[in-house]
Amino acid sequence: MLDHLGDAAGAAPALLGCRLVRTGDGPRRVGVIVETEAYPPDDPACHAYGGRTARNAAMFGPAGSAYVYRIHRSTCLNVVTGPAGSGQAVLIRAIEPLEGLDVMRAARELATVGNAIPDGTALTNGPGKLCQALDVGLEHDGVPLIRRRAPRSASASPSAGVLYLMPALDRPDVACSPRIGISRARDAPLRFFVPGNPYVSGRPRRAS
DNA sequence: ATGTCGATTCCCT
DNA sequence: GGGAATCGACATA
Repeated sequence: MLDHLGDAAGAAPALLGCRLVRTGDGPRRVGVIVETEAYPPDDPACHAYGGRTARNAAMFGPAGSAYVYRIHRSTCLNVVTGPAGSGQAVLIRAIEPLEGLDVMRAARELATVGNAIPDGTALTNGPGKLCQALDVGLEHDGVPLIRRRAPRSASASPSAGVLYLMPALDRPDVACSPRIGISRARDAPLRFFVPGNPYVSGRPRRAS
């Protein structure tokens, strides 16, 4: 549920099944969250670990706001959790697309010039991929993702899409594993996913 | 001014 | 399962 954003480790599994919506510019794009990772404040792998900087400032905002950052050529979307100032968030790692598949595909193709046309689960089965599919960018850093009502059309710019979260319709099964791609705190079981869902991204390293 | 380092993705073996 | 691509943020001088 969206009212359980009190801490990253609790919010990460609770966000599974919630829907991520982009609207306001063209056809609605909707996906169900099927994979997340928690980054608690005391975690060495958390971007907020070591203090506030220009890049991670949004992570110290109120729970329910977005923290967006770039890595290499990719953009990643997080949901801020906990008391404002605590510096914690949940990374959205994968969604299963529900609406606006054609627009998502077009956005992916546009963003990956010269690469293969994204088909099947490659459309949204990774944190950078889903941001491409929904056109999530740095302009969303710090914006509120939780809204009482459907967002009004008038945000800052009429042509800019609005990004927000909707509660889960049904509670999905939840599985847990170590997180992917990090070098510190590699064993912490803070990755959550819907077991068997084809849009869940690559498995974490096997246990040695 | 310069060096390091990724919460990634894609391509290859 | 490994490595390159590639670039901005950050730390150090």
